[in-house]
Amino acid sequence: MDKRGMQGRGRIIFHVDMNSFYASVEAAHNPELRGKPLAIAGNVEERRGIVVTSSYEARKKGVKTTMPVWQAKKLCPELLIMPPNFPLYRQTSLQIFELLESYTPLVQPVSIDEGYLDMTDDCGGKSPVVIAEEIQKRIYDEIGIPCSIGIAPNKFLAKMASDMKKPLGITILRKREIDKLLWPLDVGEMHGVGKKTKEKLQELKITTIHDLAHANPLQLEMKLGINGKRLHERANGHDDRPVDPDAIDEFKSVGNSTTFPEDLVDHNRINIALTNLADSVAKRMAKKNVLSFNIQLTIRYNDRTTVTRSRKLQNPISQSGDILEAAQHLFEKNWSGQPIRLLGVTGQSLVDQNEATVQLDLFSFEDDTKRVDLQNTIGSIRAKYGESSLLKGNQLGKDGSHKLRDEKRRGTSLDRDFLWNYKKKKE
DNA sequence: TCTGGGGTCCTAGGACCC
DNA sequence: TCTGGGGTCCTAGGACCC
Repeated sequence: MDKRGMQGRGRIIFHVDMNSFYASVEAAHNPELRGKPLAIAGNVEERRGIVVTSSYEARKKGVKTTMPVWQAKKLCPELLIMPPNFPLYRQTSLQIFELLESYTPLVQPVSIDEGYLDMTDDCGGKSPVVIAEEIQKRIYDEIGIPCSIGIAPNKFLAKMASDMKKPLGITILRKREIDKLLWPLDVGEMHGVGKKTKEKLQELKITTIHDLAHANPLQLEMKLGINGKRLHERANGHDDRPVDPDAIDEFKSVGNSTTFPEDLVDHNRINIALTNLADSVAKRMAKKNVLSFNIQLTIRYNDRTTVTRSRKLQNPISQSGDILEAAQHLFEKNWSGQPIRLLGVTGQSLVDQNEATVQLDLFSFEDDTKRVDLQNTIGSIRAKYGESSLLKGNQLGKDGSHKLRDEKRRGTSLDRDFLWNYKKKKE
């Protein structure tokens, strides 16, 4: 049975994408900004600011995202520039997703200003376009934000579709229409194809999505690894990824970084910066109820070369003092002495606070005893906290719970070895 | 006189294990 | 007394996205 058969029928996926979101939010709250060239930019006064978002009026003048502010001003002298107001954007975003969730529980936010909806079972007899029109109108009327919506049988096509008409567009992209609507586009327009991938594809004489769809998948895989295979599938309109409402909660790292107004060499100021970064990472980790088994330090030098150094920890941490200590240690060990443009601190290998508690218990157990039977330990923990708490054991450091991991491993690898030796003997 | 800050996923080599 | 090969973990870096 093929995938169509298993699914019964095609899915109906919406991709909802706010148009120049930050600028639109500002304009929604301040009528004087409407119709004017507006850019939202960070570090405006500090000369290292770049444009994060701009209104369509600004875009007409050539102002683009990631452009340095001074350059944008040169292109558009009357440009209004505002610093970002993230709390307001977050609040507006919440309102929008709440509205979307009134249409289906299957809403997957992918960022502050875009998300997927699986409307397959939630159209209630109405045509998807009519529902999309209603959603678009309501987000505009009730919240003041323009959006574009793509309607397609999967996420990739929906994403590409929402990009086709902006602002306030609605685009349906059916599989049978991809030759007309999708394939003529430059391959660089594809979600997942950036500068480097475009260059590599060029070497294979692939310039349009049509070329990509008809290229040899093996050749693509040789050039681009697993991504080559995936891009080929997507170009042909295949994408099985489900809309997952929980994906947004499953973050894997929490980090903060700062680019300094001027490069740092002074140890004192560096330490202040590291302290601030550790503090904000700690605060955000606390909010999310996670601890980190791995702290990463990022140093960007004045020539923009960037170095990352990380360290696996034996115990998960969340206190800002602990994070700072780890970051400082990495810094002292790895700083070349060159002037520093940016510093970043990130907590990785995150675990839920509850699971981490189990691991700590396990530690103290292992620390003071060789007499405790490991199997009993495992058994009691399994009974108390469930299987998942054990699986997390493999995130621990050198001692203690590594035994757990090895125990679990041995179960399967011994079997494998046995079979291998057995086969060998027979030969 | 350039290029922010928040992330995710993938790759690749060495260590280690069985 | 030689062996193959698979697997995970750890670390660093790269590509990409919004």
